[in-house]
Amino acid sequence: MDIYDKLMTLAKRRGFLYPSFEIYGGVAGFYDYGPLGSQMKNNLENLWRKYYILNENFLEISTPTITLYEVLKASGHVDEFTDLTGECPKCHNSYKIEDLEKPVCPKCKIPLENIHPVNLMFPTKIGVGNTRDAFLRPETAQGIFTSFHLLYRYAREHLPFGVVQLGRGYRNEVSPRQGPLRMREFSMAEAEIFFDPNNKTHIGFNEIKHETIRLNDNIEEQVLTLEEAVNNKIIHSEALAYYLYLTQSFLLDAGVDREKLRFRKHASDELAHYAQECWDAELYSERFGWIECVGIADRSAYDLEAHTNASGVELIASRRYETPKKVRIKRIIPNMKKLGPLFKEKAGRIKTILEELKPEDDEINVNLDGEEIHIPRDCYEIIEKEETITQEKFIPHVIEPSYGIDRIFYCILEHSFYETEKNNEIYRILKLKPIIAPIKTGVFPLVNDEKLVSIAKKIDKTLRDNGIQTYYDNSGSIGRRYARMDEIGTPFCITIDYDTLNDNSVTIRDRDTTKQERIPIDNIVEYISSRL
RNA sequence: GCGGGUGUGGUGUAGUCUGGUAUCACUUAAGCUUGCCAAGCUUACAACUCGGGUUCAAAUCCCGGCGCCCGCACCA
Repeated sequence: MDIYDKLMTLAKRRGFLYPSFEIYGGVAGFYDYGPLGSQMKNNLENLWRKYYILNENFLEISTPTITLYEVLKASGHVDEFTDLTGECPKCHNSYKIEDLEKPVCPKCKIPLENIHPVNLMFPTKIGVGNTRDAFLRPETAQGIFTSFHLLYRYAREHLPFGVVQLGRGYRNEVSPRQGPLRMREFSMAEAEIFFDPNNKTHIGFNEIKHETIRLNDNIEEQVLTLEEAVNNKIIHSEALAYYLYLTQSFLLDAGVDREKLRFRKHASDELAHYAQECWDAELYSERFGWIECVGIADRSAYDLEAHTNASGVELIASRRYETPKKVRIKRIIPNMKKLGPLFKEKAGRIKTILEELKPEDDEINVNLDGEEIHIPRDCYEIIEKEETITQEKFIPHVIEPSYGIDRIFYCILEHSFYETEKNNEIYRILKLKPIIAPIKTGVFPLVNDEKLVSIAKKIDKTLRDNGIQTYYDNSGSIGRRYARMDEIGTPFCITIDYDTLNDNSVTIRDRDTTKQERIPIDNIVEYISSRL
């Protein structure tokens, strides 16, 4: 049994992860979060919120998982996530049709069979009868982009600002074989930070520029300060470097092993269709090697531009000039009194075209539905005037840290898993960080004596009243109860013994050292709270 | 998706070759006990991946589905 098997066994036994729909045979790529798993996932997501919403002051939104066809068509997912695949009947290899000149097996020279598109999105329909096509979203980001204009206004038209979303994404994986590392329905936490493309510096960079980070640019792996990485153009902007560091801080805080964390740069041929530069935070797993858990991409203006073009709504920002510019401009002013009667129903469209034309020639011809239409001179005026321009419009660039919550969840479990031996028996401990641990403290009466039990229950209640998740247990030997808590990563255990009756104190046991400390009952809440 | 391997209580297993409804341990639960690291005793719960076939009889043999593991492909 390798660590993956041991961990997944523990996860099932103790209520972290269950295979979904197991009574019907199960289906690959889906997992249930059990009682402890759900709590731990909440803790992980809330820690993420602390980083991005509290510390960075970003805006959280929540958008539908069902996403209109048009959105994903514009974003490129409909086309880019679809591969036409064919299979050779002789050698049984599969090929992407678009990689070949003809649909013929390059080895056996015979035509491919079973040619079908492989689309990684789950299609669905909205409504009954007059339906609209839709997909389950492959990422949460598009929901942020499609409301950019409203969010930009909410942010009072200042850049940079960030918007985050935590939620489910869906990808119909061809072969989801890596357990919770490749799920068909998965949780992600994404931040989209909108920048002026002329200014990808970061206000917080100065404070963190001497911190180090482990970088692998596919040529070499080195530990650099962020300043060095930016100056040597290994990372191309301060902003991107900042979010690499933020990601590192978050992951380490969540309990990732520093030795099992690195950042790897995507080679140009592995960049996603929307990405300009991308770094993955990779976490090491014993069985699967380096796992991509966070993607930090410079998506440039790709998405906002695509949605602006497809929807006709300008998803843009303005850059105010320090000193307004005065420019002389010529402009065409259509004369609707003439245009209207002359062109009837076409007049409206002609007006729009005229207003966008640059008045250069005296002769104006307009192309409407392939028809060349001459516009008489008396249908418009050309005026020239001086205008004060205070701002210019541009499409913001997007930097996107995108976290695979389930993958991080699994890697934290793996990095926290320790197996030792105690009295010739295998002893397992999950050394979860207190902030991540689903249960913060066990509460035990040393023996099943009503005098101790009643005090224990009172302490248990007090802790819960103060927002500390407890686990009351009076069954089995004290050692067994400690072992149960160790296996699910509970950092503290409180034991009420006969001395408690005399001096109102209890022992608090530390999971990792097994050391005990005696403290007054009145100090318990403070003791635990200060360590979370 | 292709090929190979594999599937027994919550977990790990014996039994499969050579057909006769299932072994052991841990866990869990109830109780007795227990004065700090999975102690002990009693009792209890609990399984043959699913469907079809062969047979008097299938965990066992055959076929298919599903899951898992490995390789190829796919994905990033």
